[in-house]
Amino acid sequence: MKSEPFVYSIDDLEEDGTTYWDGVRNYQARNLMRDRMKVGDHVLYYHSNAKPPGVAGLARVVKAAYPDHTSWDANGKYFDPKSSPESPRWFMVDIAFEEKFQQMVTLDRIKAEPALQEMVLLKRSRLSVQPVEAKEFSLIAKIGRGQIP
DNA sequence: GCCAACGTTGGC
DNA sequence: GCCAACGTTGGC
Repeated sequence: MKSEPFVYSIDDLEEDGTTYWDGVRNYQARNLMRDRMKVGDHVLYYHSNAKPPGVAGLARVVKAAYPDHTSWDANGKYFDPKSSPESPRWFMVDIAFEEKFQQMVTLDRIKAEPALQEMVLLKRSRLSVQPVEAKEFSLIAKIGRGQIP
């Protein structure tokens, strides 16, 4: 899951403990949250639009998809007039802080790693919620923990 | 700040 | 259903 750290960083998540992942307004990303994410799933927390961009730590899903109420707040920036409580168009999940990496796994590092070339991050870079293979996940976690240089 | 790569919208 | 115009994302 991607977030701009100046909007909501891994440190913000650590401070809050849990948060709801509002504002996703892309159908592919919505479908992933709604159809694929289950309670207990682990999440790579990616800082986009950062210097440098990269995976900053880990989170986990603590509540499965439910309607994103910010979509029907007419005064909010995530308002969508086509979404309503009766017929919600957008969904969110709740995630909890799990771990901040010793060292951020930068986008450059991921690009340089042969085993990570197939990551959706490198193929469809603008999707804000992406599926990650178990092998990709564990390798990035090891690099982030400093277990692999 | 630029701009490439996409995703969405809406006229036809 | 096509596609041009427009908006957004996010690395650089």
